[in-house]
Amino acid sequence: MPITLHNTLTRRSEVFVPADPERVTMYLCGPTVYDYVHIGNARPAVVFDVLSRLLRRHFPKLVYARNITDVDDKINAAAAAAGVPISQITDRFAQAYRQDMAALGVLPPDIEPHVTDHIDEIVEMISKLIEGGHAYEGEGHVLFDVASYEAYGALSGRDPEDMIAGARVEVAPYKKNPADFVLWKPSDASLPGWDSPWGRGRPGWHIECSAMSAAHLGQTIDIHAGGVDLVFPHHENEVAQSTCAHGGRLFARFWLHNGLLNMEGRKMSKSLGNVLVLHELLKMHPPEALRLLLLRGHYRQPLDWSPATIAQAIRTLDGWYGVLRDLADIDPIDSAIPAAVEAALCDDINTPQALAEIAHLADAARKAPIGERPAAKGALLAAGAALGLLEQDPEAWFKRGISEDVDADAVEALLQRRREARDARDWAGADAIRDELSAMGVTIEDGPQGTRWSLAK
RNA sequence: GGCCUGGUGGCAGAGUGGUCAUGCAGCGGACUGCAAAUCCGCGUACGCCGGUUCGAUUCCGACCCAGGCCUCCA
Repeated sequence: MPITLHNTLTRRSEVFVPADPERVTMYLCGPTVYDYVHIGNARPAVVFDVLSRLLRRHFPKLVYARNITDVDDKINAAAAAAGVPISQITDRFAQAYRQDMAALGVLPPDIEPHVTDHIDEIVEMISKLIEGGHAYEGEGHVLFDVASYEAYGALSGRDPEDMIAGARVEVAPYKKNPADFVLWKPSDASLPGWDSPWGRGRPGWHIECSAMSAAHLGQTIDIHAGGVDLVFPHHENEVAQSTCAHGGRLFARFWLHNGLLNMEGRKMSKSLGNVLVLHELLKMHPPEALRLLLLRGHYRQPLDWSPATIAQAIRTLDGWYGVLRDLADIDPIDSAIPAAVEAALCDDINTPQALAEIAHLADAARKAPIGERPAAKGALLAAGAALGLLEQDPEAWFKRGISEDVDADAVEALLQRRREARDARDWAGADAIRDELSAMGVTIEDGPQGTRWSLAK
């Protein structure tokens, strides 16, 4: 089944055929580690995690890189404010990012390059750009000469003339052209810096992705992904730098951009001050529900966050894990990803469609005659795995938070007392105990095998 | 001002030129001591106005509205 992906470069959906099926390359712009990330920042990581799982099924030789940007003026500001070296800030938040992503079920990328490990490659790329007449030095800065690259603006669909006319670009005396952007900038003694042909300094914002991508994946990569707000200027500038540094060779064959997470109709962003910090959300909600929430919309569409959406995601998982709990004694047959789910994912990562198929599979598994249950359970689990869902023990799902909020022994003791009351046909007494459990957040179900319980959230 | 998305039932959110998205919530019934879970049944949704068409939510045009980028941003 062919994979179709919407390519920002052509603004069309195209069948994805890698340049070399023996080495398929994908790069995702990762976080700048100066603080905890917000839930919106998790969207690309989760969405492109699903894509990486899909690609790996088709092309086992996938190389997936997601960088850590650990050189940045916001990091410098955070370090200065805390009075610590930048590495203390970057180590702390890079570690937090990895943990938070793992909690969301995001598999680690094959490569996680750090900017500080690639200063040599950055300096080398900048040198090449200067040699090729695409960059120039001014007052300790090195700038990319936008006028030297004819196709500038092709990715984001804008005309350089218009942008200059818009005059919302930073004008600086050392710039030949207001649209020129910084490749290297000088550092004074108080700032982190590295020696270079242009003096002690640090890289500008865009060059690091170009240098790390080339270093690990090669000059032309199959897929470059990130949030739609990076199309301009970040990705446009990456295209310009990389293309010019590599003698005009195509930088990325497919550009994929995810839509933004909205809070009350506005994008979630630190500058708007409307962010929900992922690290905090993970303490308040089941991580798997957060993952499901992020996959419930198509990745290119904006996605609305509201308190109701998280509750809906939890209820949906309650239903699916409920099926798996009822089938706990069934040994599932290992199954390929069901065709309808695979087809949905191959159609430009249509996760809402895939989730609709999972709902059908859950229904089918619940209703399956005894002989078909191992296959039905296997299909449901395989479908879930394609999206990184339904991978925990159903009992763990229903009894999450057990140690912090509720004592399991206390619940069992109450259930025993209720059993005795029911045996004595003392319905009022039994119901009083159920109310007590309910007040603890415990929901009970009487069934043929006895009473089972879960933590309702 | 320029470029670009999008407006679908109570909420979230796919999709399609002419039968069904899906989930959550809600309503009725079965089951249950009562519940819960489960099962059965229930919704004339596609911003507005024109056009094309036998037929448009789906294609075309205008309009209204919302959002994104043009500056740090996933």
